[in-house]
Amino acid sequence: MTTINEIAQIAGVSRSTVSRVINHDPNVSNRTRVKVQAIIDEKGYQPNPVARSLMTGRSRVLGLVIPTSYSSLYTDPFFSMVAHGISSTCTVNNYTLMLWLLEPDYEKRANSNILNNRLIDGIIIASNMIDDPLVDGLIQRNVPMVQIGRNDHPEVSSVDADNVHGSAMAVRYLVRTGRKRLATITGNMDLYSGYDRLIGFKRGLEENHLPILEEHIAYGDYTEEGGYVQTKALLSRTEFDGLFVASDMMSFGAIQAIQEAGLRVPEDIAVVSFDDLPAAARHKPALTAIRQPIHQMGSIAAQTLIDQLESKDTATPKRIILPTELVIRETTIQP
Amino acid sequence: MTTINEIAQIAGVSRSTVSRVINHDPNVSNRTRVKVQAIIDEKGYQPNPVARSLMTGRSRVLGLVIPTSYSSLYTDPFFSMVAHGISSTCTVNNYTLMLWLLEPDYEKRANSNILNNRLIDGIIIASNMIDDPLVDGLIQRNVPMVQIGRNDHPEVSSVDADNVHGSAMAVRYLVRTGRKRLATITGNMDLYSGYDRLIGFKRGLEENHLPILEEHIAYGDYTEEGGYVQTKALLSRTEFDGLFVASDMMSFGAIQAIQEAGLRVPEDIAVVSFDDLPAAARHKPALTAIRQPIHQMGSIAAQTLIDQLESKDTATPKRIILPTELVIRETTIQP
DNA sequence: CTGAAAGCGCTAACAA
DNA sequence: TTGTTAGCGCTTTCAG
Repeated sequence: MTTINEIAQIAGVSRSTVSRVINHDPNVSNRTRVKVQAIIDEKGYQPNPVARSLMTGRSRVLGLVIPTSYSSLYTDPFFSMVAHGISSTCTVNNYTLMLWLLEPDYEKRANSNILNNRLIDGIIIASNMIDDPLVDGLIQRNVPMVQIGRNDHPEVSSVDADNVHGSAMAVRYLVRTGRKRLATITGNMDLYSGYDRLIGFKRGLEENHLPILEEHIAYGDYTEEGGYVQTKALLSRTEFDGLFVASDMMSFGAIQAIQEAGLRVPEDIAVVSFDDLPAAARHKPALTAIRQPIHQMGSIAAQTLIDQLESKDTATPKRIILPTELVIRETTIQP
Repeated sequence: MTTINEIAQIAGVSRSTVSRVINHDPNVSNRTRVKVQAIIDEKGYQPNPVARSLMTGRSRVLGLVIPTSYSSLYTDPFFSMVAHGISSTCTVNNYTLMLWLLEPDYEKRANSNILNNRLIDGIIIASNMIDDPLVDGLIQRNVPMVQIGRNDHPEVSSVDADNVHGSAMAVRYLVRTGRKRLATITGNMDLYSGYDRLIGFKRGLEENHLPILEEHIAYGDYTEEGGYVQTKALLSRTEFDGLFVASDMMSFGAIQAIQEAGLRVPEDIAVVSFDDLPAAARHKPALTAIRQPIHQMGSIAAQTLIDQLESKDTATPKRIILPTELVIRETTIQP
């Protein structure tokens, strides 16, 4: 493998000069720059990032931590979409991405791997778990960090969808279409998103002077199965004509439960869910949903972190909240 | 950040000795080992992987390349499952994972990023594209590599599902249940998996002395949409009572097309598809499918690469073919 | 069993 | 504008 030394030797200049050319230092005469660059190109020389990193203390590597415990990676494309947004931004900015998929089985091991990894310049945490111990560890070690989803640490930047307003918007829509008895299937209560979407649901009810009834709240877990089970439970204990579901995946299960009970969506029970995944449009009936810009959340998180690392930006943490959008689809009845 | 020097100083030994303790060199007396280790533990010292890597030439980082062009990451969980399997194996073996999600837009950029990345010890390519230029580049640079899916390079190890036999098995099952006019929706023809599954389909027909009719072959692209469109095309140009679909995702679209044509699955047309994703069981009707061990393919690929890097293994490339399995599910008719 | 010395490939003062 | 020097934090001969 070619090194900077060989290039220097061939060019008849010192290592430093070659280094300057590589790093676009203006203090190089045009003559030597051209000469050196020609040899670099000819040899296809690429500086060794490891050596460079050892010297500069920076690696142009970003970490990404994704939990597999809550929302399973396989069934819910949320994390794939986030990862994709992050990956694009990394590529464009000449960063690479280091990925950790946390599994409950190996959690301690993975956490210590992450914490002691000195390769990365910064890290994106895609879990919005409340009281995540990993986050505390990273704060303590002063690792530059951006979290996808709200968090309680004032020193950590975050990118989040507007869960509260989005959920309230769902309620408003249901009320507008004439529904008065609204129920909800929540997400996990130890995730900020789950918590905030419930808050938004309640706020929507208040806005419309509707009662908040505990029996109208079923606590789900962001899985299709959970949506199914909790909707069955709701149907058996109460009556309602509008349902707000905290995620599309749960909504698929919820609609199935409603239909199995011999009720029609949306005639008997109108359903609005959070996410608006690509699959929401293809679903029968097509979902009416609160769209959150998942892909964008990824790319903005990455860009925020990169800006922070390159301090194009003040060091004050940012809390970015992206707007959500109500997507109404013509819902046809299943044949 | 603590360095090896500080530990050495505190322990009153040389850097070399501390290094030996860290690396479990037997040539250290028990007395010093214990003394040094105590200080390491107390200080929570972790060797800097960058410096170590510069010296040893190894980083304990594996690369993973996933194409987003063909099978979209969002809709088909195939790649999530593979990534998960790889990630687990990395964690267990104290490796970390560097991820590239290739996008057509940034392909040249990403490819050169990957090729010139000297951080990784080896790489796993999860695209089984025929004639992938990235693979050629990596071979040329002698980067240790394992490919998920078959390839044509004798020097590259691969882990693949038994696409040919699996597909033939699907045909055999359809014939066994009394179907005689079999059609297929293929995957992409520039992917080995798409190609091999078509071969298997044809072989199955031959085995059963059934004719191979060109009008019974519809060329799909591994997307749900493609499955839908191609099945419509099949239905409009020919008659068949059994359908082999090269992936579950396409199968979802295919079944929809069949039902929209007023036909029943499986009474009028029996469907068998390849993959057996988690969603296949939940689908209505539940899919009968050829299961390939996707998660395992990931972990085996990673383990193969790691073994090769640590040369627990001869350097001869391996071609691992994992068996597939027919999963028959009771198919209920849609209400 | 241990330490001294060299060096991995690069960048960054400091001189010249 | 350029070269010299030092050193990032570690491993690895080679003596002792």
